[in-house]
Amino acid sequence: MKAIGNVELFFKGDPYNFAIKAFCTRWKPFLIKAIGYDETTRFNRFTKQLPISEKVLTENLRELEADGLITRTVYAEVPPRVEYKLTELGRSVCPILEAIYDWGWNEMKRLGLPIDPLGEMWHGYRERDEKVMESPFKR
Amino acid sequence: MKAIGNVELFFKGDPYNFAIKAFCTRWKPFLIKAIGYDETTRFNRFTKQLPISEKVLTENLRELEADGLITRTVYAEVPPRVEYKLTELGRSVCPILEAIYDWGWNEMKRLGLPIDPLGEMWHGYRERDEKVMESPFKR
DNA sequence: CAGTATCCTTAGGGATACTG
DNA sequence: CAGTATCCCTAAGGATACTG
Repeated sequence: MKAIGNVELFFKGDPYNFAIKAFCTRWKPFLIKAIGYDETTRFNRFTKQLPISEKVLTENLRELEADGLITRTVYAEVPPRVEYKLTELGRSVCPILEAIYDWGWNEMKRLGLPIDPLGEMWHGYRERDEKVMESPFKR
Repeated sequence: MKAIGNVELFFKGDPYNFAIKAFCTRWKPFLIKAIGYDETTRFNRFTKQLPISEKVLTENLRELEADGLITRTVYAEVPPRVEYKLTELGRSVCPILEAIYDWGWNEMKRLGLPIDPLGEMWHGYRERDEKVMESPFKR
């Protein structure tokens, strides 16, 4: 964004955009939810559970880590193992994400829009099918 | 986004992205908050209170209206007068936005980051100064 | 006053190939 | 397995001039 007077400052100093950037983007709610479901998750698990490219996944995980929402633990094994977990701060955004999901779910229902069943399983709106939840997007 | 299998469907049917698109974008929290503060707001008031261009403002207002979060009332006067108000649905997102703002505010405070005082006034974290709140970005 | 109409720039996301 | 490294593309946002 170009600067008009104090515009940059306005956005840099804004808690809305700070928080939205931290966990209200296209992928982050899913990543946080995916970790929550498994308690601890590995890199490839994400790529099986979500239609996300490696590059975008890496970027998002690095940001979540930098913002303190998740931890990344590397185990010195062959083949390598890296595990992702939510931090306390990461868990603190879950109720907000639940509220966002619920709002969207209710509004979509009201409008009669089709809702993805996978997300509903993750959120407890639909009975879980572990086979489907494990790797719906495995390529 | 290109389609990989059922990716498009995944996103179209996702309540997170539905809700985020509806009110968790760069400008919409401000617009919703700006209306809330004034109860009813006019087009030019937004451009004085926020560093937003007319084009982007128009787009955002149209989307908010299409999604049922605000109403747009045209009065047949000269010069023209158009007033924007929150709907019941629009008011229903305010608690979620408050939670998002609060999370961001607390986290920014913890990190020692500077927070824009104007937003703090709007949110009651700082004493109101009507002169500043009226048109901080008037050009 | 309340917008359109243009034109332009950039950041986010995507596909794919490669590596320690 | 868990990522980098490239290259590409489009959609969101921005500046500015104009209008009923």
